Amino acid sequence: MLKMSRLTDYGTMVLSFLATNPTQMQSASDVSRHTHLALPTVSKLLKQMARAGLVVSARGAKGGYQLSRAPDEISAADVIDALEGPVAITQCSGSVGHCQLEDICGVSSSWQKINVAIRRALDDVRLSHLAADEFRMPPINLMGIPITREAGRQ
Amino acid sequence: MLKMSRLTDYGTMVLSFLATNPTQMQSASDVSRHTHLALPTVSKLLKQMARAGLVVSARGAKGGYQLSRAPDEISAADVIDALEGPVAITQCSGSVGHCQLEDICGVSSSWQKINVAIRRALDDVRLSHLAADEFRMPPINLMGIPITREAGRQ
DNA sequence: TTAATCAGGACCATTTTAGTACTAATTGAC
DNA sequence: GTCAATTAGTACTAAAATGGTCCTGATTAA
Repeated sequence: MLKMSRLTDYGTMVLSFLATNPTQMQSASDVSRHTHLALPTVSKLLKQMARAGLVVSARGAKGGYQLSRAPDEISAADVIDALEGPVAITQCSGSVGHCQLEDICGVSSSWQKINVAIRRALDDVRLSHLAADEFRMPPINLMGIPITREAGRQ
Repeated sequence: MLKMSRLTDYGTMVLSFLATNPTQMQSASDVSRHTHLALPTVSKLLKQMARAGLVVSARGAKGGYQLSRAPDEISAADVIDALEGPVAITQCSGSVGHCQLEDICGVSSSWQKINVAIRRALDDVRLSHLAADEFRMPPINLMGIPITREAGRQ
């Protein structure tokens, strides 16, 4: 499958929402309300993305989160790095220092090329693009079937 | 992480071994012996890849497996497709027909671009390249530490 | 001081993955 | 024709990752 995790997908939704008001702090519950994702989940995601520096946080009453930089300065790769760790198609290429054979292990070369290509693709797509997509979203009801955001991403 | 599964990695090892003698049938136990992967695992992989048409099989005594086509006619994408199902970075883009919103769901466009780029990278790398890498493998002993193939892929 | 809010873990349920085992079918060789 | 080698198919189990929740503590504006 080679797919990213569902949480990463949710992460882009969260960031996309923050991108609609890049200069205003939004609390986790605001984000939850607007994305229709469960609060604990949103909260967890925001915490992780704050640690990774994608969003900045403020504690206390009137606290919240906002993007740490412009939406076109945040790439899909950034989001995946923040939520899943560094992109690495083979197991070894992810854990620097963990594999004793790093330098000489032949596996690297071809997979490494693939890795680089994937990385570039992920770098090229920015939150601004993803957010733009978000807002070509379908109506919430399609042929009488109520569609939640999650359902749309099944 | 965005990594492929360990079995897929093993799959490339198995195919790489078959590529060393593309015209000769090799039994699952031959392959197991040479790759140092457990027989049931190798067996399972070969069955799957036979169903996917990457290798051809022959039953009975003197039976076994061999590549169905030349090593440079088999791409990394083929292997992943065979062992993990079609590459699809988002959950929905994998299951055609499963998501009711396919055509209108905005998510597609940017992720789709990424998907295409990944796909191309995976198509470009052929078994012949991967197999070549395999045989620039390190000596089995590195600084006194016995290294198994699996250890090398940790 | 208090209510709102983030930070950091711990925790559990579910799903996925990896690996094994067993039985049936096929086939070459003696 | 029988037997041993071999793949095919399926079912099953154990382990790991994932998704999601909850709780407790720290911070801050009002």
